Amino acid sequence: MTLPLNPAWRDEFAARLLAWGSGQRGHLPWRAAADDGRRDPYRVWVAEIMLQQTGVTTVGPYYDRFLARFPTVATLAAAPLDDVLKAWEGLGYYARARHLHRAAQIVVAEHGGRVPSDAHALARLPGIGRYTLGAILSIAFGQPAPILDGNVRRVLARVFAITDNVRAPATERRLWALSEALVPADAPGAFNEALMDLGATICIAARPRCLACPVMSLCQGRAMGIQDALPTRPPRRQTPHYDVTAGVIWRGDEFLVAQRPLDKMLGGLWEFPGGKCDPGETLADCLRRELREELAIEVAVGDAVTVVRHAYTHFRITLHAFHGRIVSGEPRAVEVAAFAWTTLADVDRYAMAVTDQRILAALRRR
DNA sequence: TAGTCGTGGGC
DNA sequence: TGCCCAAGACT
Repeated sequence: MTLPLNPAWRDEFAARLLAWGSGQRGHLPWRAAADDGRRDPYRVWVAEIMLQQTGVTTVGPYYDRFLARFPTVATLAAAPLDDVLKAWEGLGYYARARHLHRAAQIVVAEHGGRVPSDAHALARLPGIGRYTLGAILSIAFGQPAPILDGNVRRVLARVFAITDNVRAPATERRLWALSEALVPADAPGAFNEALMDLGATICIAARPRCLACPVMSLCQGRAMGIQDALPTRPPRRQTPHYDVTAGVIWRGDEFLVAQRPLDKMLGGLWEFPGGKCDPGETLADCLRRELREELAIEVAVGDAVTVVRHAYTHFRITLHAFHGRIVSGEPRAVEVAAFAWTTLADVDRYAMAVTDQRILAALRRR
């Protein structure tokens, strides 16, 4: 692919962006340099995984806690997955935590516990795709590798006035090629971070702050007055809604929690057992059926605990939680990874998703 | 390759 | 409120 990027323009773009970027966001915890002025590749790696599809303000406290709990690749690799998921609890996209954990074990086994600086070795690690590869190579190792994330995609679509659907494969290839052509050999990490910072603070999705932009005069989208309409995305299809039940199944002061299968949504997290209702099914019938299927127990459904509404990426749920008790059978892990009896005082040891945290909060209010 | 995978904030 | 969006990867 030929690029309409002449060297003088490219150098001007990089110079302005770097000059702007040097004053930006030095306070972010994952940007702290060690005594030798370099960035710990492990810390860069963890930050980049956490930042996938997740905002800077959300990641901040998680990052600090995670690094305090798992300060090195070796400590992460040696930890039980349950501990890693507990540290990730509430952050979402839990496959990231499972992959990061597995990747840390690979780094220990195959690379002596040191994050490899080789692109091929890095790219083989679970959870490291093309973006994260470029981010680690450029930010942690100073290699001129390109990145393309939501910020860069938006900035480049505007700077080059790309009106095609940015998610189309051909457009993606063009954007990657532009990112690769732009990244300067002498400061790839600072440049890539500045590009993302620009997208996060100036070239934002709604009503970009062009007057504060260091590359405004280089921006074709701005010159054409179409910056607000870019990038072009395909329409999102509407998300279905489901009614879901969950049971707080009591045995004295204890209640049941079940661990979700590792290969499914929220895999490895613990929950109040239950599941999606069939069309026309009553909530009580739904809960009894789900507990029969998942744990091989017959339960009596009692009072409601709370109702939780929640929107996932591809569907919405109304979660109806009920008190209950076993009327026959002993729990067996049939369609769940595991189960346990716990108490309100002890349940915090288990990593649970936000909806189940809401149920817990309702239980504690009573 | 198109669908799947969380959650919180902004508007 | 409901939708959009976010430092994507995996299958």
